[in-house]
Amino acid sequence: MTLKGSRRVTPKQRVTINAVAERAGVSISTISRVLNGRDRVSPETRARVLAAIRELGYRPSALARGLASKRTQTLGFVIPTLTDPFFMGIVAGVERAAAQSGYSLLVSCEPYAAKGRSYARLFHERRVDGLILVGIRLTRADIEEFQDHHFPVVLIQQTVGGLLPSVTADNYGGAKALVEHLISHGYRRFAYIAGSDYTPDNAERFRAMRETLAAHGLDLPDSCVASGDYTHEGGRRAMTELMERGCNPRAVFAANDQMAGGAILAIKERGLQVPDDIAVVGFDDVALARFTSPPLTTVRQPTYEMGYQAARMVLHAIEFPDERMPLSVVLPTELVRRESCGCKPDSR
Amino acid sequence: MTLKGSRRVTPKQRVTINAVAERAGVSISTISRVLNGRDRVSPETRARVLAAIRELGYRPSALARGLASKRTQTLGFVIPTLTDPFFMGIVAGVERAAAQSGYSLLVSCEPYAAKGRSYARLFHERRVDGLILVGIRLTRADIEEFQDHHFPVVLIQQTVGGLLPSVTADNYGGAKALVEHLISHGYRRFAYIAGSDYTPDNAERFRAMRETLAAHGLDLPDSCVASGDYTHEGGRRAMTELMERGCNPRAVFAANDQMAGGAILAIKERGLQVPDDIAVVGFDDVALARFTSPPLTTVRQPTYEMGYQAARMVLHAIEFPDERMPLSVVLPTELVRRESCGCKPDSR
DNA sequence: GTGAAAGCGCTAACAG
DNA sequence: CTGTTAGCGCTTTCAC
Repeated sequence: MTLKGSRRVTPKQRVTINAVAERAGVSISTISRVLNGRDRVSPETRARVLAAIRELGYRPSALARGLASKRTQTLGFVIPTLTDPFFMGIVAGVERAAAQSGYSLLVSCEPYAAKGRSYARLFHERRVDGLILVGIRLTRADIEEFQDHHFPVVLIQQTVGGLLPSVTADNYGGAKALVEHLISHGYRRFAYIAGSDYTPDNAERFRAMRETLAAHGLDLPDSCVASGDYTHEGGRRAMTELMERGCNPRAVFAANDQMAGGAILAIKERGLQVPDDIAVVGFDDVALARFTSPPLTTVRQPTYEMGYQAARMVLHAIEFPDERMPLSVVLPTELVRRESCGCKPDSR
Repeated sequence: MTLKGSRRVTPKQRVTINAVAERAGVSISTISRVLNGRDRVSPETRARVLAAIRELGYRPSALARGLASKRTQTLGFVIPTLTDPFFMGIVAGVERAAAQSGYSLLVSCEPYAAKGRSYARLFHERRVDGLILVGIRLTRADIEEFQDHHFPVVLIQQTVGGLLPSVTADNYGGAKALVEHLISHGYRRFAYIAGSDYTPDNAERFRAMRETLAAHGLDLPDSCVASGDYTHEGGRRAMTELMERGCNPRAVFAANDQMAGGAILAIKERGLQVPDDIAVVGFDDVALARFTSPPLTTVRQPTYEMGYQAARMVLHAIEFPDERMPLSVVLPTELVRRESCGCKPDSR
């Protein structure tokens, strides 16, 4: 009653459903009904309620709603790092899809190797309605927990033996196309700069490279495989190591663009030319790829789409709990020819 | 009682505080006490409770806690875009600070010009404990609302006349240093490629440029100011426009690195050299800045620190509601000399 | 079509 | 130190 007749838009006292009910002269159930649009309400009552809501500037508490309804309209999103440009697109895609459906996004950062199970917190404590996980190591128990609860989860950039739905890019196909392109340039001696071992995409790319080379009767000696860590500096170190080790490749494939950029630098520091002495290619097609000198030949990953798709999938699973989700979606990758592979500028 | 004696770690039925109380043979208040560590509890009781919690795999519901305690342990974070590398660092810093304090992060994307007031949703409906806003246009009413509620908000990269706390980088100082450096190269004819008008940092950089030039008796004709939109393509178009317009600058300052990259491209397309014919500098020092050819001279912004600091400030304000927050924190920027300004590679 | 009442799972006085 | 009792602000049967 203290609020009756007031028209403040910015009340000091939080406006609750009770205030609205009082103002509209109905019960709180009716307010809830027009809010959720489930049962039907007579047009006049609805109008009165809507008016009261507007006049009081009422905003339902998501907490109370969640507690009562057991649905939080919130998605949980766990990602290894927020500083890598590759992940930016994924985040953007997930955010977009969530926002479009009126869902909020709880973002948590958990490094690859961490066994923090931070997703568990989102799942158990924050009661998110669904989860999007990238770069998380899941135990069998984790997986079973999701399955038992029939809980919507989608993995990005990794799979767990078909036990959980996932969205990945065609790493194998992309790497294969890349290596074949290199081979078509006539190169015969190759080297690979690996990313961290934790990541399944690194493994896929490496496998694609070995197999593609083998299919062409080419070899990849152990001395021509170096370990980076997906950073520019790591790529530079790895390339230097490769050259000091006497690998002497004609073309090197770095598991991502940053490392490829570092490799180019290391090669130039040795007084050699890219691509004339050594060709370099990367993976991901992040922003910097077009700015390296020479511009980097690489494989584009549809990061935004991956995030968007994954989020759409969990959103769909939330809305239709009984439908089975597609178990794995593989998005196409695309070879982006620039000049670091030996292509001419014009040929693009 | 149904749970008594069970030792399941992954219960089908959600484990509530009641189950734990029953199991431990105490009341729920005691559970709450050991959970929150506020009142003291006898060591034995505590041990029993902890054991019960572990055995049942109990996880308190953040929803219920939030509803009862009026604190959600959640920060709201609104940012114009997630696809710009410049913002990546900010996001990472905010996430880190939040996670360190055990806070969850609700992320929302709202483009510069949008009057969506998406922060309002976080504030009113999700009941976040604090807000970090970047690139949001606030009305006077918005500001007063925060002040009336004594609500912790920190702005990043913008200020509202000292009415709300903010964290910004020293855009003016950075731009000034940059322009002075250009002048020290002996350049006399300048051009500016602006970012979007919405952003205050663009304005600051522009003002710094004008004033610094003026202080040196130099002029910046209107014909030598073009509008970009912070994208690579925008910078390229703006630079082309500048040249067609007959501006003929000796050095151009683009409001961010992406545009500078685009400008370099446009200049080369005209058959001119950077920096010999036209020097180009950018702002931000994002990843690609070191990969352009020539490498870009720019101003580093401490994006991660900005995000981290801002989050720390709201966290502090949440914990100590009575202290006054520092009204504005300005973080230093740093001139990064590479080669696009005309410096020699060695001089770094 | 609408209201009453019982929770949702916790915290926070207030008693002992 | 611990238990009892109200709520927190909604949704959801179940009546009417």
